[in-house]
Amino acid sequence: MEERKMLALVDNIISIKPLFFKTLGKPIPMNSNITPGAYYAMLNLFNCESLSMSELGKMLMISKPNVTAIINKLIVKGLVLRASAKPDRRIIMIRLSAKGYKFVETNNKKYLDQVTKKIMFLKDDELELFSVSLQNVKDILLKMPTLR
Amino acid sequence: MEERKMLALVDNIISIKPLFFKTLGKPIPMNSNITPGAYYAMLNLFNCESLSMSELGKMLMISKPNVTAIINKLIVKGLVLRASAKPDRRIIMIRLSAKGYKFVETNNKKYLDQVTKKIMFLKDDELELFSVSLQNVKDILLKMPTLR
DNA sequence: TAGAATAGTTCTATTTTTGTAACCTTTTTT
DNA sequence: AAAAAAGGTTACAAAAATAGAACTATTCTA
Repeated sequence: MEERKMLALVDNIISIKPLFFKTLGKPIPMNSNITPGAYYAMLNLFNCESLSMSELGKMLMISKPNVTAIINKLIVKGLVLRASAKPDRRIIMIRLSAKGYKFVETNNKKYLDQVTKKIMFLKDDELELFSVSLQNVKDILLKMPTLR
Repeated sequence: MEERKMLALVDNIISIKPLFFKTLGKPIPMNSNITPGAYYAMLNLFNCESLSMSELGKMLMISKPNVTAIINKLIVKGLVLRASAKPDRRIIMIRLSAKGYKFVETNNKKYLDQVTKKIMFLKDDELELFSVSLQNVKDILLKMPTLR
């Protein structure tokens, strides 16, 4: 790919995140007493079923002590569970509790309503393009070796 | 758009941000002594030429005192300038200094290299799809009324 | 089995983010 | 001209994110 295109690509990558927030709002309301970091942890658990502390750290790109802190708070709130009992007893697997699942689902629903309102004005073909393009982006990101 | 598709769309929206970070790294290294918030402010200024404090607040979705704090630090570092002298003397326009421009450019270059390495393994048509899809997403987001 | 490596935690400390309330200045409204 | 509104700042306070170092427990390795 030519240089000019690469630059545009990187520019888009960098600007996408704040753009999402600015236009579609944050995926978790600030008043929910769940911190963004904790919510992202929950989202990962929502998609991955269960993850070890280290895996969570890698997913969220934060240090292990940080993961511990986040998970501890979520445990106190009853939103996630420590589920060890693995061949390797050092590893502690974390999974969402029923309450945690419900929380993510409910919040996603709220966010869905919020987003729906905001993108309603788009024509149906724009909406389609948005959906398809986003899926393409996601598919490609999921191929990245960093995700191993 | 049907319900199922909307759900998938929202799910993609929510998961894109952490996915970007996880796969492509953060756009600003943590050791750069520029905080993420400050860097996003600089990025906005890089694209918009000049912005008022309030506009920055809206762009970054943070409160005005927060903007003040961020901009103050950037001014001390000589990366942005206060440029008032507008019809409305209450308004303080912020713009990048030459140093600020250079900083963003240099950092973008670094990030470009980093990203380039990570997406090198993609086939050329995948890369093309990634680029086009991302541009589509951005274009649509830029149409959002929230941006006015 | 001793030593090295790995998974997590605890302790500690710092930086960052964040917003509310009160205030000043300038502009707009009435 | 007085009142209201808007742009910013200051002061204050409190969450949140973050990670290095040291430590425990477990597993792997030689």
